[in-house]
Order: sequence, then C-alpha cells, then structure tokens
Amino acid sequence: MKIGELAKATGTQVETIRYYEREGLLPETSRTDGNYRIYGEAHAQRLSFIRHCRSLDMTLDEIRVLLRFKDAPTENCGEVNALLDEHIGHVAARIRELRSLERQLKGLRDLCQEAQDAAHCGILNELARQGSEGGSSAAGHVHGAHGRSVERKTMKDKRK
Amino acid sequence: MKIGELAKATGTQVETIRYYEREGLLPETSRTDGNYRIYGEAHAQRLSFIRHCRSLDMTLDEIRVLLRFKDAPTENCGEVNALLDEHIGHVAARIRELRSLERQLKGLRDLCQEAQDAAHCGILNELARQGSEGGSSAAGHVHGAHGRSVERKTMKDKRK
DNA sequence: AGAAACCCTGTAGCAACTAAAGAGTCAAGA
DNA sequence: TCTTGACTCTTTAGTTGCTACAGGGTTTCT
Ligand SMILES: [Zn+2]
Ligand SMILES: [Zn+2]
Ligand SMILES: [Zn+2]
Ligand SMILES: [Zn+2]
Repeated sequence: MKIGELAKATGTQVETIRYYEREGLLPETSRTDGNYRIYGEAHAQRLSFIRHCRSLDMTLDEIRVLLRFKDAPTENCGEVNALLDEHIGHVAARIRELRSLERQLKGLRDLCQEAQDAAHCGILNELARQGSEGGSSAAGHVHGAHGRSVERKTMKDKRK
Repeated sequence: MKIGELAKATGTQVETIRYYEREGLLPETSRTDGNYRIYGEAHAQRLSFIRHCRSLDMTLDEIRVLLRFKDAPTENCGEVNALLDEHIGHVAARIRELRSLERQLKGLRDLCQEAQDAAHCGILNELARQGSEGGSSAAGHVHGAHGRSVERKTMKDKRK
C-alpha cells in the first residue's frame, strides 16, 4: 500500500510517517517506479505499535528501546519491564506535580471572589509577591501542562 | 542593576531574561554607555510575576494577558478570573488524562510478571495489537508526560 | 597593563511533530 | 489525448520556552 493508505489504516498523518522513517523508527521502504513508498502488513503493525506507545506518552527514545526488543524476539525482556516501570514513574511524578499546581491555583483563585479593578485584584497582587518557589523541577520526563491539538490554529497572527 | 544581578535576584537565567524581552514580556530597558541593560525594582517585580506564573505552568500567552491587566490597574479584572479558571481546567484535564494513562500502563505492566524471551512478553505483544484508541486528544493546553531538566544533558550523542 | 568576569548580538538546538512550497506521478473523465 | 485532480516526493521552516554557543566588546580587579 501507499503512504496515504497506511496513514488511513493506522490513523496517523502522512508527514508523521515520513518523520518516523527519518528518525529510524520505521525502516526505509522499497519504492515504486514513480518513487512512491510501498508498505506491507509488517509496516502497519510496527506503526501501530509506535502509535500505541505514543498514546501512552512514551518518548521516541523509550519506543526505540521497545522496538529493539520487538526486533530481537529471543532476548530477555527484563529491560522492557524496567522501562515500563520507569515510565509509570514519569507519569506518576507528573500527576503529583500537577495536583500540587492545581491546589496552588485554586488557592490563588479564591483570592478574588468578584470582579473589581485590577489594582485590587487579589490574584494579580498575590502573583506579584516575590518568593514562593517550589514549582515543578526535578524527576522524570512528563512535562508541561498545555495540550496539543486545539487552539494551535489561532496562533498564526501572534507576533506583530 | 545589570542583567546578571537581576538574574540572581529573581532566580532566572540571564538568557531567559533577554528572551522575555524579545518576546515583549519585559520592556526594552535603557542602556549604559557600554550598551549594558539596566534594570530597576519595577523590572524585578515584573519578572517575579512572570516567573511565578510560569511556575504555575501558564503559557507565555496566558501571562501576557495577565500582564495587560497589571499594566491597566483601572480595568475590571473579570477576565483575570476567567483566565485562571480556564487554566485550572487545563491542569485538571491533564491530570485526568495522565490518570487514565497510569491505569492503562499499570494494566499493561501486569501482562509480564517475570522476564522471559521477548517473543512471549505480554507487554510487547499487547502493544503490537492494533486498535485501542482513546489516547489523549482534545481539550486544554497541558501537555506531554516528560519532564524538563534531567537527562537532557545525556542526549547530545543521541543520533549516530 | 593584563586577566577575569561580565555583557552584547545572533544563531542553532531540544521533542515530536505540522505545514507549506514547489515539483513530480498517476488514475480517471471529457 | 488531454487535462484535471488527487496523490506523492523532498526540503525547509514553524511550533513552545527556553538553553547554549560563538565571536565579539566592556568593566573591574589586581
Ligand atoms: Zn517515560
Ligand atoms: Zn480579580
Ligand atoms: Zn493554561
Ligand atoms: Zn516481558
């Protein structure tokens, strides 16, 4: 099948597939006379595997490790288990961070019950106070607090 | 004070301060004869405000909005409250996503109790199964599952 | 005076894509 | 047959919030 069909079959964007090839997660395929990539069932399975891992928020580096084991069926899978445990740790750590943020944010929110002039807004004034360290810092690899997908479109005219 | 002193006073890196200036979060300052930026107390406060917001995982765009209200003390702060509520929603949404991921990952982990050959590893086999959509997708702006800071250093020699 | 410590601008890199430019290929319809 | 349209190709740049150079200039200390 051609790249567009593979994309449809796996729910992946065409550019993402080419990106994975560049990154070495998918092998380079054979090509048609017209230089089109052609894929088989094995490619579809491998891509499904990758996307499944990504849906669990693993990094491409983590996925690379798992793929090495997929490609070496006689190896002992102990490292796979360890990697998964670590990744679960990454997720758990980020959840703890975000819960702490949520608490702080709710406390902050309570400082302004009803709208007034900005100069007396408890929220703005509290944010202006210095100190109060303790934000997210160490540990794993689960980051950010802001999603992909939405509202990305509207960002074009941001600058200027 | 000079940029290095401001950096020390606020616990911010020098490059970050210059970056905020480029991004319009901090105003351009006056300069010394030798073209050094000079800052006063007001700048330090503004920077503290920004860093405080960042420690709460707000985006720079969100912070820009809050700064507009800081700069207009007579405006009604209703939008501030709304922005905070939205951001709390972002964080809450991401927590829900990550909790779902955590459940899935733990279920996956249970599929391989003791190390064996990769071909029979329940984890690898389950990841290879297709379907099973339902990963993170819609909503807010709290993303990823992988932290900043650590293990970034080790990534230099990644390719090749 | 010389060296260390600071500052400047400009550019590139990180993760994991996404989008777009500019060109080529292929199948079907008029 | 020709032409439209859908598809594909490569290359390049943009996204977010910084961080790290490189290659200079300035200040300050000794
Ligand atoms: Zn992880
Ligand atoms: Zn308020
Ligand atoms: Zn937010
Ligand atoms: Zn196993």
